[in-house]
This record gives sequence, C-alpha cells and structure tokens, in this order.
Amino acid sequence: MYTETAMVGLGAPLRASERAYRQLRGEILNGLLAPGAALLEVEQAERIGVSRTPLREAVARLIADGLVVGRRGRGFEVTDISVDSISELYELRQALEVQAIRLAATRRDPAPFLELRDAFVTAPELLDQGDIGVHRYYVLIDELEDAVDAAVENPFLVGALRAVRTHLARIRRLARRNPLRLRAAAAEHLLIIDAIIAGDPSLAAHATHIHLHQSLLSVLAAIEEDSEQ
Amino acid sequence: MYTETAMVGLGAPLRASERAYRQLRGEILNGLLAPGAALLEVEQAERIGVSRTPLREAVARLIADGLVVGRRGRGFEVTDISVDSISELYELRQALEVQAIRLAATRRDPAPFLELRDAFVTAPELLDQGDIGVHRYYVLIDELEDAVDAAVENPFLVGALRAVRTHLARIRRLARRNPLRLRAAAAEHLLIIDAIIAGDPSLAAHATHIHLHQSLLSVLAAIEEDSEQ
DNA sequence: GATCGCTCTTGTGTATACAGAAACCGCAAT
DNA sequence: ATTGCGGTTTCTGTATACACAAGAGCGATC
Repeated sequence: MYTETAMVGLGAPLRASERAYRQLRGEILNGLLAPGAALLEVEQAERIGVSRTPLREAVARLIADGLVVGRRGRGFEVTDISVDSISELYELRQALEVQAIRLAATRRDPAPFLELRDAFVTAPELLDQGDIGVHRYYVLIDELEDAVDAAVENPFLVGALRAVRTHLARIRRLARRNPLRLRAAAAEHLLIIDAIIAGDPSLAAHATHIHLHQSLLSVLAAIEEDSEQ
Repeated sequence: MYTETAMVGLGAPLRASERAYRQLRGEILNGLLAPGAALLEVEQAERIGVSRTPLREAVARLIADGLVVGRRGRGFEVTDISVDSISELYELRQALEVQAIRLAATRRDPAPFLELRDAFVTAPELLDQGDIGVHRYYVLIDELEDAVDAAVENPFLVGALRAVRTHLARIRRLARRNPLRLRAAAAEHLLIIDAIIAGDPSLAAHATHIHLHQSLLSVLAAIEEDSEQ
C-alpha cells in the first residue's frame, strides 16, 4: 500500500504518465474515485496536470489492472465491486496463495520466517494498542507477503498475486474488520508460518486454505452488516 | 491462436492501436519477433503503418501482457523464454487450471462436456490423420478450454488463465510435440472431462494436476532434445 | 403533441512537432 | 593501447492540433 496519494518527493523525477497512473490508482484504491464513477480524458488530464497523451497511457494500464473499464464512446469508468465479484476474487486468490505458500514451504529457507514468527507471536498484544497497533499489524502482514513472494521466486505467480492484492485493497476499504477476526487471523498466520518453517507444504497449504475461507466469511459478514445499517 | 498475421478484413474498421497490438502480439507468438529482439518505436510504427501514438499504446498492452519489457533508454525488447521460466509458468498454470477444473466440476452443468466427451473419445483416430488431424485435435483442446472457462464463470480466474495461455502459445512453438504424448494427453483430458461430468471436483483436480505434470515433463524433454540436435 | 431529423457540441483517435535525455563515436591525453 | 571527455545523433516523453464519430438539443413537420 505504498501508492498513497502523498508520494513525497523522492529521487527520480517521475514521468508524467507514471504520476498520472499512481495518482489515479491511489484514488481508486482509496475510494476517492468511487466505483462506477465516469471519467473523461480531458477532465482528468487537466485535474492531474498532465496532457492527454500520458493520461491515456495511465488509463491503459489501469484497464489492464482491471480497475477501470473503457466505455463505448464516452470515456472510462471505475469498475465496481459486487459481492459476487468478491467471492470470485477469493476463488482466484485461494488458488494463488495456496500455491505460493506451498512453494514457500517447499523451498525451505526458514530464516526470514523465523523473524516473522516472533513478530506474529506478539501480534495479539499489538492489537490491544488501538489504531496504531492495528496499523503495525497490517505492516506485519505486508512483510509476510513480501517474505512469501521472495521465497516463491516465481515472477509469474508473484505477478498474479500482486494483481489480486490490488483488488483486495479496495475490498478492505468496504468492510471494517472486527478485532476478534484480526486476532483469529493472527493465529492462522502463525500456523502458516510454522508450517513453512517446518517445511511442511501440505500443512501450509491447508492452513492457508482455511485462513482464506475464514477471511472471506468475515469480509462478507462485515459487508452484510454494513449494508444493513 | 486466432491472432494470426493474416487478419482478413472483418466488419469493424479496427483502430490503429488495436491493429498494431494484434500484429505485434501475433508476431511475438509466432516467433517472427524472436525473444530478445530489440524494437524501436519509430521503426515499428513505420513498418506497421501507424503513427507512434497508437504504437506506444499497443506496446504498453504488450508490456502488461508480459510479452515485452521496456528498456531504459533504448526502445523495448521481446521477453525471452528460459527453461526456468517455463517451469515457473507451469507452477502458476497448475494453480489456476486445478482451481478452474475443480470449480467446473462443482458447478455441475455436464451438458457441454458430454459433447466434448464424444469428441475426445475419437481423438486417437484423429491423431492418425496427419497434420490436419493434429490441428483438429488442437481445436478440440481450445473448445475444452472454452467450455471450462464458461463453466467456471469467474472473470478473475479466466483472465489469469488467458494470460497464462498467451505464454503457453509461445512455448508450444519451441517444442514440437511427439505423437505418443498427444495420445496420452487425450486420455488424460478424457479423464478430466469424465470427472467434470461426474461432478467429482477432487478427481478432476487430481487428474488435472497429473496432466500438467506430464505436460511439463514432455515440454522440457522436447526442448532438451531440440537443443541437443 | 409527438416524432423525426438536423445541427452543434463534445470527446475520442491519430498524427506530428518539439524538447530533453541517453548512447555512440571520435579525439585526445596519459 | 586505453581511458576519459565532449559533440553529435537518435530516440523517447510530452504537448498540441486536427479529424471523425457519437449524443444531445432544438426545431420543423406530420
């Protein structure tokens, strides 16, 4: 989630198309650009402060990411998120994560996971520390994902996973997570990490399967709850 | 493989960017543009007969497809295919196909697969009829893939599968398949189809797993053989 | 009053012109 | 002979101008 709107000045002077891409992507992920929002080339180009050419390139990338769809004659539109699409995304996610975890457990380089294990053991305490603790917990999950990606050593698989995570970021915004679920999730993550360290691909895979099953249930429940209020 | 270089005039007058995309994509898949080939914007734009703007859009899509990588200062380059990358692609493919087949078997609409079953039963005879038969066999596989895609009803998963198949098309060109393998593959496909018809997701998944395992072995063996000659 | 058609507006698709950056070549100096 | 430096060239990145297509609004006619 490093593509926040606030991309403070870093070394390289970004290309205009890259700036436009990051800004639009960030705004879609943040919900600032709501699903279904109709966007026009000229309008957006002016707003972001780039010309139409780089903006079109940015939009093309967003379409490839599945965050945006082109419309017949009239500009483009932010894709919307239905409950059905969440379940569908999780069907893909399950396939990818299970495979990734299985491979990570097979590759057997426990070192980075031993560190993460320590962190996840203390995760429940973290979750007692309010918003800042929750945020640090999410950072921990990011680190776990990075460690898995590195262990998998498979650009194709990691690429597909990154695409899924992009969509997940939007979904997380929809459903506020409840603290009990986070605590349970931490325990599930710990089991997965232990399975990787133990070099037990089958256990790791099944633990991941279950984790994602619970995660989907929790997300769907949270959305249903929100929509009732 | 419907993106041959010969895209004869069909109804809609294609946009220039679309034409450029299809032509380049076709040429990369055909091997006409070899892996590692360095391409320049102006050069390609002239060759295809479009301006630089739509060509850049086409290249952007190819980069998103993973068929092309941009180079620092000097144009772009067709991605190359290493033996390692083939194994990696199959790691992703396995995850996706197993999940897709599992879902297809779960959804339980046997109708389209009953037809395919008949076709695959007679596949061995087809393979005795030389190149034309082999071609018809490949068409059959395409139809099976389409039937699975339709049964899965999951845009995310199907999208990921399509991306994998794009890369597979390039790999198939590298390794001429031997007839014995094709015959064995037909039997494996038949088992998968039967499992879907029977509504047995677990059997379908395991059959797919094995099929892909054998397929990878065959491809790697064929490449090794070719490189020895 | 409703419907058909025309025009005017707006927005995309494409080409081209211009600016900045990076690589290549040659020259010279060590 | 090799290496460092500068000029030149080429290529990308961006902006803008133009053409064409689709829609909306308005008027005229039935």
